Amino acid sequence: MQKLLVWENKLRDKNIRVTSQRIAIIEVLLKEAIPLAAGDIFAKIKNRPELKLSTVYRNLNLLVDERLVRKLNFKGKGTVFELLEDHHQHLICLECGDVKSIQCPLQNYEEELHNDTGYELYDHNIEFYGVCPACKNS
Amino acid sequence: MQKLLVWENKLRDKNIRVTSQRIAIIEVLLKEAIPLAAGDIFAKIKNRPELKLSTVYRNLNLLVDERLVRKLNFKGKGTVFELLEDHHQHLICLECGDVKSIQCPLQNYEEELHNDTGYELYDHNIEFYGVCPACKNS
DNA sequence: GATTAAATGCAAATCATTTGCAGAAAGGAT
DNA sequence: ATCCTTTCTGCAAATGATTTGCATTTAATC
Repeated sequence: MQKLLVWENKLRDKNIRVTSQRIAIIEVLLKEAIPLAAGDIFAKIKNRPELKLSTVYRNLNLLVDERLVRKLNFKGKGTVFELLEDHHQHLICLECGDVKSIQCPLQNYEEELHNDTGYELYDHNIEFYGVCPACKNS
Repeated sequence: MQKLLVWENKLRDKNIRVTSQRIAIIEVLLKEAIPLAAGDIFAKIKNRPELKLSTVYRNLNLLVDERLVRKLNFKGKGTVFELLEDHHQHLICLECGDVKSIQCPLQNYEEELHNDTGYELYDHNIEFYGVCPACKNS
């Protein structure tokens, strides 16, 4: 099944209407496959001059609330959004801004943290900052 | 030695002038000992009506650039700042907003990540989100 | 105390994000 | 297909956080 159809069904499952604006936003996030700022998503939606930035924001917020999208904040990039698919983390190059998805090194750590603190754990987020091999050689 | 004097020396070491405004900001961060928003720091500076919010921002940015302060972004709290002392991470209660400092579970992981990706690692940041024991019982 | 570069006060500007409201569109029922 | 209700969007304006320009003040050095 096409990825886009999977996402349309995710919306229906949550009783969120499948509007052409929502589809346009999800299409951009699917196609780019890296975390994007609201303004970047807006800029990448072509041929839809009536689709407003406020609609992009409203939908991103809705999707975040419904746990379909993850909202992140990277040093140097500000607030970005990505579709929530597998659980992974990010490695960001401080020179060129490249964002790499990496496997989460703390898959089983929440239980330990729960035992230590009594907190009921829901989620965690990790950012690694460094310089990529390409930028290092220049 | 008083903590504040240590911080004055850190400023001098970096050739940053020791102004009363800087001291006021650092005092608040020392006293509260949790990450604070710029506006919160500003609000907690008493008896200094001439000290402006823009000065707080300017100094926080300077201290971040000089790696004396860490700038963070917590779900539900927006941008916050803390003095950079030991390396630690945070556990945030999504109900009451309480922020707990915890030992970093990835002290030795950067080398592995370097070997896997070729990135030169500089820093990492982890946020854990959950519900604290007090909030769970209510 | 005089000198100079850096820092601050102040007000205004900028930028990202949110909001109110009237019209448009989606999904369910007929 | 049409009607109905609720949700969503366009639009413009408001908000809130953060930054900036410029004249004045101040810290550090001599």
